[in-house]
Amino acid sequence: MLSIGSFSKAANITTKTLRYYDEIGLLRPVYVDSDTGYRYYDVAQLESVLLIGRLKAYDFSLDEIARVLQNPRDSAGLLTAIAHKRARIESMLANYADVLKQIDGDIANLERGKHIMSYLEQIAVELITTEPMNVASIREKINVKEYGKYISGLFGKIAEDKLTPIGAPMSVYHSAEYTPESYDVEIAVPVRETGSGTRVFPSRLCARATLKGAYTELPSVYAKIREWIEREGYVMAGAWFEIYTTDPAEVPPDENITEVYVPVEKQG
Amino acid sequence: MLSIGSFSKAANITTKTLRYYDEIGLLRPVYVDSDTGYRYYDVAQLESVLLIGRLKAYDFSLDEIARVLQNPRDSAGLLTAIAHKRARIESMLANYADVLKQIDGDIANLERGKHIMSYLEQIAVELITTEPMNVASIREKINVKEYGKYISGLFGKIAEDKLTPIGAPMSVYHSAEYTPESYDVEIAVPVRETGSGTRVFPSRLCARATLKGAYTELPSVYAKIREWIEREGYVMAGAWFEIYTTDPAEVPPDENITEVYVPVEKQG
DNA sequence: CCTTGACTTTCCCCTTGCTGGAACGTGTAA
DNA sequence: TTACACGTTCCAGCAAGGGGAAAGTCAAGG
Repeated sequence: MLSIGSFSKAANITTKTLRYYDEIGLLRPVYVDSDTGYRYYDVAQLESVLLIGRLKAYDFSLDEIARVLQNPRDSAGLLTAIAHKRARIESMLANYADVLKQIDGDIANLERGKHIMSYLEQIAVELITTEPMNVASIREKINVKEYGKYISGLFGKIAEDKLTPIGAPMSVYHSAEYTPESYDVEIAVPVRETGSGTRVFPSRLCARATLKGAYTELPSVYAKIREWIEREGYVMAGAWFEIYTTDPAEVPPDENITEVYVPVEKQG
Repeated sequence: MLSIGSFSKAANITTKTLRYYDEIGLLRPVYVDSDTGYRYYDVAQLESVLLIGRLKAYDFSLDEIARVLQNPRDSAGLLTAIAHKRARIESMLANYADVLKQIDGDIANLERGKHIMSYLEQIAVELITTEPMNVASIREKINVKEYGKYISGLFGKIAEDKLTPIGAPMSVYHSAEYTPESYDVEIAVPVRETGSGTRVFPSRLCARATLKGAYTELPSVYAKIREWIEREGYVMAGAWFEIYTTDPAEVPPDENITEVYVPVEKQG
């Protein structure tokens, strides 16, 4: 049996951490002297420490690890848990890869002597009146992550109803607020035919800005539009929408073009 | 001017967060009513919110972001800070890529019905007596991250002294504890010639285990050896060392071979 | 003008995975 | 016996906010 100090050296963990693990029930010493409170560990517990470290590297919380340690026979549960973490790590990887690209863009700008937010000046806002459009659309509360699913669903419906798409897809945001898990979104595609499942998207006075770049820059576009609306003395009036002029699956992110429309009216 | 609620909607940030940012001085409202304490923001502050979000995505702490916002003219400082974060994100990417590989190994094992720690059973520990070796070596307190630098330094010295390497490089850990920032390590290569800058590495009784796999598994090897030492009634006696039989630059991580030696003697 | 309901304020506690320190008790070697 | 290294508990705090209570404020409808 090892004192907490020797065990901590063998395991490369601080005694603080070991006491904490004891406290939360993650790793209990094999024996605790009831007089002195001294904790004693067994070398065999090093294997638990190894497992803890491994799962920590897999982004498990200590709580999740405790559940794994308490059911050592539940390989199936562990397998699904690990597969789940794997997916998370993969999406983190993808995300960080995007961030790297964005950073490189910023570094290039800074080296050219531009301000880091200088790209905001490229975003021009203009007042326009949209033409009425005939669209096929579905409207649902969706999770923003499943966006692709819904858009392909819409194209399926268009094919089924023998409609002819004549423009880029768009989405209309009916939620007044930003709630990515449950957005009230209408996904629409302009079509030639009128009839069931189609509707006319009316003419509107809008502030419009065009984004050339990745969707991560969309918040900047909305910020610019809001600034413009305030400065020009308008107020927002209705559901805003985005038109996806280019297909993000075919065009590199930094050449992707998105048009953002926010319906407005004169204040007062 | 916008109330905290409308600003929070425009910026897609909770009011909680905005109050917190105010408290820590990261983003102060343009005006605070001195009677009621109500906070009022300007649409132009949306740009600060955008910058904050951007730098947060780059893994800046709020403290670091505050410094950036307070020196808006210091593009050079921002550039170095961003370049620094870039490097960190890159190493995180590399790290997560390794973790993914390790996860895949574990998933394969679990699917074959093996326990997740079953690889531990593959690590065999044996008692051997090492041969004396003549080595060229340097000993320094090094940061474990700069390991490569020191090993190439040693090879430079070997070439300079016209010595003939006759074995795989090794490192001897003179620190009794694990302190990765400042390890007392001796890096050594067996050489044919004796003389200045070389020393004889004496014969020793050791517990040895061989690792086939990435260095991330080394803790497991040490755990196994410690268990063995305890079980067989030995105690550790001196600086342990590792021999890098294969070159990690030339061999894929999971075929990399490392031998771990821990000097021991009979207890008592 | 009044009321109602939405909005805002401050305040305090909670989260995760620990780290640091204080004050005090134990173990062991000289 | 006496150092002194090691151990104990408890309390505070980090980041970056979230949850909720109690109380004050604002704007719109009647």
